[in-house]
Amino acid sequence: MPRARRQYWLMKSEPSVFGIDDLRKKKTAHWDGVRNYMARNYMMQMKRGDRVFFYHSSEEPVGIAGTAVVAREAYPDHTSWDRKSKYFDRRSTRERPLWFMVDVSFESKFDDVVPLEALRRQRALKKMITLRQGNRLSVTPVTEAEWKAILAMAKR
DNA sequence: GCCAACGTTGGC
DNA sequence: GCCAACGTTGGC
Repeated sequence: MPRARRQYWLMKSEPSVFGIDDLRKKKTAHWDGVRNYMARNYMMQMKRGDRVFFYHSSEEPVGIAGTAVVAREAYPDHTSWDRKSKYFDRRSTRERPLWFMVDVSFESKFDDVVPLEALRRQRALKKMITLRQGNRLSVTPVTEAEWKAILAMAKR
């Protein structure tokens, strides 16, 4: 079956917890701890080979730090049934998992983080989901046009 | 550290 | 099924 058209995404993480440098070191990592239904549903749409912007939240400089590639499509997030994990959720079981994660592989780190404020100034990104007021979703789709516009802003 | 904006929970 | 209260996210 022919591959669906490539999709693009943005995933947020606090760099002090897990940042682009951590991903570069590990090469591939599972993206655990997503506990929001909309974000989960987006992850479940991800296909191997989809491209991902790695966004650093909460700490300066806030913005897009690099890119990653989806390496493994959605599978159960085991932290949801680990009682010791802060992501434990007793509604999720091995038989009926509630939460899912994907694996992503490091692709690139930008020379400088493309800052949020620069993203906001870009006309081409006016409609970008993650820039909408009050948006807190940690996983959002990105259009091809947005993907290209941001890559053009990044020094690599 | 503050707080606006949001998603979720739970009482009714 | 409504909606107030609560907890969390994340920019500042």
